Amino acid sequence: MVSDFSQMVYNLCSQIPMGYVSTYKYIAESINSSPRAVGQVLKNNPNSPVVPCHRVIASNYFIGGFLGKWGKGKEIENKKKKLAEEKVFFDEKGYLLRNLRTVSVFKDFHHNK
DNA sequence: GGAATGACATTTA
DNA sequence: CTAAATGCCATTC
Repeated sequence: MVSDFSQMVYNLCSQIPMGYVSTYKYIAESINSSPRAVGQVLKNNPNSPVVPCHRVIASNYFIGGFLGKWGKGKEIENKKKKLAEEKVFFDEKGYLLRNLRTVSVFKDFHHNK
């Protein structure tokens, strides 16, 4: 059973279009909560593989740490690779390359691009 | 019900 | 930008 909170998080994640990325902060504010809870929910219940949780990054344009450490995990490399396949590239340090116009943040996309 | 934990954010140095 | 400290909310033990 998934809590309503988790359900909202999954819903928002599903709303992220391909080639775009969202941030925990945006999701947290969308449900009027804190990014901690968002990450916690996503971590605890990988309920649905249909949710592109890999498109969710930190508000600091950092890919974030899916294993607990910031960009130190090995699984995150897989996520980055997945994002790279969607034209979302990161630098060696794990920061999002927003120099290219090929990628935008879903947050900005929702506002007005 | 209470303590501990964690895919983060923000501020200060 | 990097590093450290503090706050945050929900889930889990």
